[in-house]
Amino acid sequence: MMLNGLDIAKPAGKTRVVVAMSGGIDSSVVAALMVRAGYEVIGITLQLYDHGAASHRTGSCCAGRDIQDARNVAQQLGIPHYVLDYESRFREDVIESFADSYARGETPIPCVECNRTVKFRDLLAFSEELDADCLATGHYVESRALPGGGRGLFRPVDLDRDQSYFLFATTKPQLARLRFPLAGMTKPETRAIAREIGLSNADKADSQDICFVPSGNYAELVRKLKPEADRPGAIRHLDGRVLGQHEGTFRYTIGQRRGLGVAAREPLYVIRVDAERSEVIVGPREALAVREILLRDVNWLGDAPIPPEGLAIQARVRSTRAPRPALLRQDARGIVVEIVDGEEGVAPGQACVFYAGEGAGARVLGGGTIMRQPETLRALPVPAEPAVSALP
RNA sequence: UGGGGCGUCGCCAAGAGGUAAGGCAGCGGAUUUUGAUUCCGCCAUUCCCAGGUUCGAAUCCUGGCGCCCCAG
Repeated sequence: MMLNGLDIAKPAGKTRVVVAMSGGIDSSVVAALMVRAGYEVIGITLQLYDHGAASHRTGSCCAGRDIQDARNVAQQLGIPHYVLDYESRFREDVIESFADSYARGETPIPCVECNRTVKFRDLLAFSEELDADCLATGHYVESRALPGGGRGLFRPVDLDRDQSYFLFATTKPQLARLRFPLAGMTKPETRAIAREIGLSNADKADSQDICFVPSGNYAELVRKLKPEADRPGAIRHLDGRVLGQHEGTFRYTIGQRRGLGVAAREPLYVIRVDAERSEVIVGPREALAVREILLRDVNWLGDAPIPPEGLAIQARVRSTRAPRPALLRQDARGIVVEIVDGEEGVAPGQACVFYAGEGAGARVLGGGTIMRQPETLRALPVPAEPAVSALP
């Protein structure tokens, strides 16, 4: 039996594809492409939160306006479209864990959590209940069948749009049921298709910021959800001096420079966030350098296990920078990544994603969450006990 | 109430007769599909105050005020 364009052994017309439609251009084009290729397409939009008046804001996804956009596109394409109310599970799995993470002094990535729970666990399961053969999304990432069976995850053609960083936690079983039709497209091409088809949202702006914090003021949300984390404390220099006060450690992340309100001879950056002591530790940029990163919740997507001697990989600790040479290994502490030339602004709660090779088509080998372990994160020595006694 | 020093943007700090550098902080914007980073722009008609000398002073003079240090 020949495989169709989605690597499924059925004729296109007999293949049922659920498309996760956010209301944005990318997923709309995916739906359009699926229809054009002759698949039986069902559009589903998740209602994840409700901002009421705020939902008109361009650039946010999944709120009222976006749901309407998705509905319009589905209608235009002549496909059935359903809106699922996932507000409560989104609140539980994404928003609350987001606030918890900040309250612990970490810096979460809600998009990773959203993908791994609401989208690729819940929506995927629902798609299967609909007897869909796969769930297609508008992510810029590639999934390919592997020679040895199963599917692998790879960086897409458009490296500027590469979303693999946010998808490292996707499991192999999930990958088997997921499809990413935009893997080979650039954003301009996607937009061109949207215009060509005349999609109603073709000129919509790209989404950015945290979707459920339309104001951009995430700290206010954390403060509401975790009032106990809303306590002031010292802004302390690495050398022990108290330089100022902060209004809650959750307002800071490692590597942050602006917003400290502390004047010094040189710019100061947040080196560490200590939620227990309610302290923000700052220091010079050099102190931001990190070589070893300890991970938890690692999702491994490679074929063979990590060899005992370690594995040379490319690793990235943020979505907006190219992966860098690193060594991945497992030791008594767990999974450790050693960035050959070091990295800056490595914050617990953020992700470290592994790649084999460089550039478009590089395979995603998995990744993990950066652990809260200052000992291994610090590159420069710090006084064991800050010189508090010397202070008045 | 003897001697010495100092008082320039929120902080640090150039300037020393020719019409207020810079850094930090702050604000605004660009970039960014998480948080950050980075980048760009803005930010003292005025130099503790009051007089005076000069074509012209933050820079010189006088008198205040306020700090700091050393002595007492």
